[in-house]
Amino acid sequence: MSTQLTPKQEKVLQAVRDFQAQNGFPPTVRELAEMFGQSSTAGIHKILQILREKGHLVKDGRKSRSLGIVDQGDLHEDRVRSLPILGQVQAGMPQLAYEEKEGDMFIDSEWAGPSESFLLRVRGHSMIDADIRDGDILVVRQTQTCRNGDIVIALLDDEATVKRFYKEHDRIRLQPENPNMQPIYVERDYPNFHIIGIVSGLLRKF
Amino acid sequence: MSTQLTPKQEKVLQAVRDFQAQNGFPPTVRELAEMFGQSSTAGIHKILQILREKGHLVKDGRKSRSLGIVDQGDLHEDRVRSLPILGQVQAGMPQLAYEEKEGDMFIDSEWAGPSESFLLRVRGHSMIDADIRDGDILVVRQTQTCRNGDIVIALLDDEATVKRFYKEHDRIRLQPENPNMQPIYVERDYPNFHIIGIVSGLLRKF
DNA sequence: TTTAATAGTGAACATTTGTTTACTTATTAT
DNA sequence: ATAATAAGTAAACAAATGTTCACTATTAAA
Repeated sequence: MSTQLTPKQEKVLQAVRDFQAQNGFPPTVRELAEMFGQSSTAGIHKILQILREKGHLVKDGRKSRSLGIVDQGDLHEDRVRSLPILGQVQAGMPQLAYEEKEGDMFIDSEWAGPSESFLLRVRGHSMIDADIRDGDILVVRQTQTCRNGDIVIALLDDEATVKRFYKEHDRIRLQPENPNMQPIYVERDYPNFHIIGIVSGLLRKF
Repeated sequence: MSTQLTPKQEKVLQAVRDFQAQNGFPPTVRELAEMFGQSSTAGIHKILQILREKGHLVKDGRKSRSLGIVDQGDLHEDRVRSLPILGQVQAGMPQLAYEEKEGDMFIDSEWAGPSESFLLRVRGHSMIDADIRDGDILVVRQTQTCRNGDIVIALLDDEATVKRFYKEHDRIRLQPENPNMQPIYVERDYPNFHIIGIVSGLLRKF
């Protein structure tokens, strides 16, 4: 018996975790078998035994529903973050102007990223070719460093826009992804220009 | 039946809470009876029934150890839900087949909706005109009732697809939002056809 | 007093759940 | 090829657990 988990064992362990998180009590052998579409309980039973031997689960004798999960440090708090939803980006960034806050929303940390982030509701159709629509919510990671092709939130003369970023020899090109709109050019040392952050995600509600 | 709890009921409820906190899973009727030094389970059973009627506990049918504690609205738990991400929809729904699970993700309850939901990774470009791209993740609310124009997950002969739903006189039209693709027509009483759910949201990671 | 609500006992009975045995199938390493 | 491991099926059995019935005791309210 290796000390590693096979893919299947991993899935079963995860299923136990999920069930516990979802229901507040652990699953039975049969429930697990059903989740995996298996008609017999013996297979799952064997896998649970292995998971116990490997120390990932504990169990209280023959009692039903007494599977305990061993490791798993709290998880919840660390996997979720609350971000503000802004109706528009304002001058005065990067300190967020909470004036325009529409509300808050919980996001999986996987999506919020390590640095400061916020959510921004899109106005207008300038990014229609990038499949970003009016009303969509963007996940914006606040940063000054961006690479060619990134979709950025830029602040130009206190006007905020969503554009694709391209650095050219002596200027920056802000490219809308809409055939009907023209790119904006910003000279190298134009004073009133800032990159607020880059778009790392998109949320849309139907 | 008053809405208040008697001292005894209070004690039993507290015992359930303690047991859950201590063991990670809920107590059985007999265990509770033992805790209170009672030789019969019927008394505790009756009290548990009352606690359920008064809304302090919930329980899943006849299942053992399925007592859930209601109040204690930690806020966090209520505003966030964990949904599985599926790589594809399989035959055998609506019981989700865990085989195809890619992982989990926390979603704001605002987006997950009240009924059963899951996340589905999009394969292919059939909905490109609806600005849904290959690789996007859809929030799917499991339901059989959908209206014309809804974007649905449909299961046709064990093949799952994302299409726009239109009910016509004697058939259903599943319309891809891609000019290069043809609609699919399903006759009224075609046997191997199911609506899995409707798409209520979209998540995209850049 | 009578009645209703609460709490309890003992003894069944019904279901759920855990466990085991025997056999099959794939895959992988020797 | 052979053996070992992981995973699965089907069927049975044992134990744990939930539920119900009939009856008793206490207390508070009508």
